[in-house]
Amino acid sequence: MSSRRQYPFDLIEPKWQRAWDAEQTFRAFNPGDAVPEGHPFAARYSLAGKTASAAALPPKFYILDMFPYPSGAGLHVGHPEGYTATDILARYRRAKGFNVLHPMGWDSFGLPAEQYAVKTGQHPRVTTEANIANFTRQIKSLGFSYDWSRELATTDPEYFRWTQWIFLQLYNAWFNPETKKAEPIAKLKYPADCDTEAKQRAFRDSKRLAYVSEQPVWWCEELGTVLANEEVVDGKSEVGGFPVVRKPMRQWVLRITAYAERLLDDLNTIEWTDSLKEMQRNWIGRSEGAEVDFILAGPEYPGVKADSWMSIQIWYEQRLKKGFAQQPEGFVIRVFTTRPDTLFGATYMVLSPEHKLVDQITSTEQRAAVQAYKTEVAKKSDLERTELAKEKTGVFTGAYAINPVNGEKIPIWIADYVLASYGTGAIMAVPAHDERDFEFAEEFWPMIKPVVEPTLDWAEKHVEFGEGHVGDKSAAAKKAAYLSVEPTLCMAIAAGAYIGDGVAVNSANSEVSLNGLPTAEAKAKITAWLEAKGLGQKTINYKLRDWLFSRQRYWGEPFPIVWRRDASGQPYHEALPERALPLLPPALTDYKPTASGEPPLARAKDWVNLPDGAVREVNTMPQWAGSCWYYLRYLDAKNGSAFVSKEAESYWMGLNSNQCSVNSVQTENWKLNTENSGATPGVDLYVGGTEHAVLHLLYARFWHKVLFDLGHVSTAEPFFKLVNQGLILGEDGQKMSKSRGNVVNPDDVLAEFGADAFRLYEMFMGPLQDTKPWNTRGVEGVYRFLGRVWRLFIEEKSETAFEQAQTVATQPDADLLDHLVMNGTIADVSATPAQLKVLHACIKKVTEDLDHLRFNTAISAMMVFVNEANGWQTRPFSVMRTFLQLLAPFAPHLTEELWSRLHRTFGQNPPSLGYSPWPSYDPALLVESEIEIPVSVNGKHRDVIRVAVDADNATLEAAAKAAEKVQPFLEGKTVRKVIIVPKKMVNLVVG
RNA sequence: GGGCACGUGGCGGAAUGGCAGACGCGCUGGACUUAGGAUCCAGUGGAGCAAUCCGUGCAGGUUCAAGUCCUGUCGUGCCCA
Repeated sequence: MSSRRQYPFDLIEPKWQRAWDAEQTFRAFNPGDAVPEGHPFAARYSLAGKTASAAALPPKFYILDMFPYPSGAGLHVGHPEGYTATDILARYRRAKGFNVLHPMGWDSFGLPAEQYAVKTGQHPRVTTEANIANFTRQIKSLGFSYDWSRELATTDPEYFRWTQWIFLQLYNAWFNPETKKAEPIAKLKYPADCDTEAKQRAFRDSKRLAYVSEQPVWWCEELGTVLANEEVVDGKSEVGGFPVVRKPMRQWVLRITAYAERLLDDLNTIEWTDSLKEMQRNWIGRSEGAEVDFILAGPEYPGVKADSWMSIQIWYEQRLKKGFAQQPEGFVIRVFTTRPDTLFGATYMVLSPEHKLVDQITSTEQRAAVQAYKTEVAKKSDLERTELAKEKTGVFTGAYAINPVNGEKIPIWIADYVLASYGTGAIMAVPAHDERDFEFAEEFWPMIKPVVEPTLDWAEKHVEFGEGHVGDKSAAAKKAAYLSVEPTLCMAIAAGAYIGDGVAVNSANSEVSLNGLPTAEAKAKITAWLEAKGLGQKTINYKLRDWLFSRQRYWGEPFPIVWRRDASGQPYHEALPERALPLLPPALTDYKPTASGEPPLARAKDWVNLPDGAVREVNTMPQWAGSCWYYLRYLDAKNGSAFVSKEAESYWMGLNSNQCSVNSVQTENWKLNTENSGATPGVDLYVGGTEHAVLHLLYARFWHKVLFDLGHVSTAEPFFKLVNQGLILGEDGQKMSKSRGNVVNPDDVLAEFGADAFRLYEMFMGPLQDTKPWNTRGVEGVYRFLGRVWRLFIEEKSETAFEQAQTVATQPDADLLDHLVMNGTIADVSATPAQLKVLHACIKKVTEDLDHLRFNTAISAMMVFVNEANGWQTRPFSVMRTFLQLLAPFAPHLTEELWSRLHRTFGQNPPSLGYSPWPSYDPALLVESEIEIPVSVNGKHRDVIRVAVDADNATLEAAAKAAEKVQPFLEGKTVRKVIIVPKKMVNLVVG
């Protein structure tokens, strides 16, 4: 120890952590729970020995941390930032009179434990349990007030039993587009032509929220396994650097796209920060546009069956009669476009290389080139394909299609900038008004037809006449030239696409004209025309894809699914009954995938093959599955007969009638919404890192909505308020990482400064949401502050006695603390008005700051109090006691020790610190009789005047004009205007 | 390339449009001390002996008054492409 401890935190902290454990101080009571005699909660709410009904319980407050993945590396200082914030608020809310639910658990499925198993043969459960034990020790050493009786782990069979159960709810439900809700699959109505068992099964399976689909995944031949996106770097496997390719494989997929609209709309009902909502909106990526059908120019393409072909004219006539087809015919290319108004400007089409028509339409001459291109593209990720790729690539298929608005024959290309997974996997290319199309056209098909008038500004910048051009070179002339020249020449003079809105031009056929219409109207008109002709329809498209839900892994929840074959030998899937849950993974000795590329579960032949001939599904669920609903399990963590009881769910998540208190948790970005100030639905506050801003939060919202539709939960949204804590950087201002060697280990900080100082520093660094660098000097600062608090209460001389006793003691023991004596300046006397003012200013500031999550400024307010109290000769018991309550949520151990000693010193039994009502401030005590007001001349600060707080404007004006430092600036000038803001300032305008 | 944040002392950061820099770190001086890397007290944006002047990335604008609001610009971070 380099220097003397500021105070004996090493004895105090374990002492109180043990006391809280023994008393179960922070246990949250469910409706129906018996509240034990002697529990401080029972004392405060007169529930001793009674069974608490929902009505008898105080209003609930559910404050949740994103639970961690218990990695082998242990806690880093980023974890406790959010945990400390929520703990402070949980303790604050308990004092304020709420029944607080504040739980912690483990997101314990995950790759590292499995990779370790592959290497060593060690069962992932063993590794996982050891890591959980370490995380538990570290988290407990920080003194968080979690209700540990609700602890859960996603790897616990009693937990994942319900994860599997929820999967079955998804499996056995479909999304009814009429009601826009999930409904039981049993109630599905079959179309008339579904007249056989097999057809009905196929129909049913095509509607389920959990369905099977061929999806492209990363396949690594060398490793014999499928890799996750993040395991592929630059087209090679992260491990070993082997080549990987995209390969379609059978996968389980969840139909999250059905919920796209509701996931988007309901963002308006929750209080998340705007930036977070924006990220979710971007991810969902709603765009309005149209689907348009283009018929192939003729039947001469190799794969198009001649007998299925009809003449273009007949097709148009049929479409006119029957309307837009559900599925395009085999000789029709359907595109999605957000700019149907530019349809007249389409000069070619592009299919994604994976598009199912590609092979059929490719001409014999182009076949080799198309094949080679497809092979090349299979190696690229979506990101590499669409990333503002420097060079566009593509190949002509040899085929042509007919533009439905003008009958023009346009070539069909394939190019990797068109993704199979977005829209219809095909586009009409309008190089005049789309940047990517323009770049592609420059390279391969230099034909552009402008159909939207650009702005003059754009024309000035982007249109260049050739060297030989004589005459008018104004912007107007450029624009006119751009709009009038031949498509090929146009390419030569335009340096880019005009992507903005404008008035349509060059867009008319014998039946419809868009010319002169602004973009929005042009879109509507052409879409209506296409709909009337049966050639297109208005469509809303989402970037959001269905959720690829299966992994070829061992350490995840097995699917409660088996496969059978029907009479014709066709395989089909079937759900296990609920009583078969939990379905445990088999024991293995080798956790690698099989040689044939099957997931590791396939190795367990006895497990896979059932006596009746059925075969188990061998994929497992992704890590997201367990984290999608853990916040619900906390409500009723030990329930063996349901994932959560209805009563617990509706008390903690629902809108209970007895929840009438104002919910005041807000961040800077949240406006006080008085209409929302009643009960809050769902988790009242959820705190976690931005890394989960999209996927986890979207997936959990999706599951929650399905459970809501099926009547299992009572709110449409799980997390009412959500805050992202900022990143903590290393002392060098860089992201903490092992390789940089700037990682701060909380264990080391705790050993030197104690948990209270650590907690306080994490909050004092800056606003919770900000990214901020760690600074050990800063920890010393708050540590010294806690030392000053200690010395306000403890007689310094007695510390010497305590230290001597400590040195001779063989075993450091909390009893040693009894050598300490209360500071003699503390007396049971009434406080002076000045002391009360200091105290109540502090109460006000701390309370208001906690309501707005401004922890850093709350701490600085307490520092101000301590600096003041340091100068007092006499420190009134009542004032000092109240101060401890303010500090308690931040530094719970130190305050418990001082609270208990303080009360005993004055012959009182200490009441529970955590459950004692939060102090309120008296505004009357804060009123000043005289205040200082700044005086400005012409807006420049010149002096300060001291006036009575209720001084009228005339008095203020006179005092301002008379102020010593103001005088010189008034000399020889006329006061033209006097601006007085009562109690704020006086400004004299002179001239 | 697009979207969203954010630019304040040597550092972390405070400031309902109204005295810029609360609080903390660091630094300077003092007290107590055998000692101080403990503690306590005082000081601390820059320039100047001072009066005073200058100061919130940069350039404009609105206003009696701008760190705060508006426009443009540069820089940083995050997300998306």
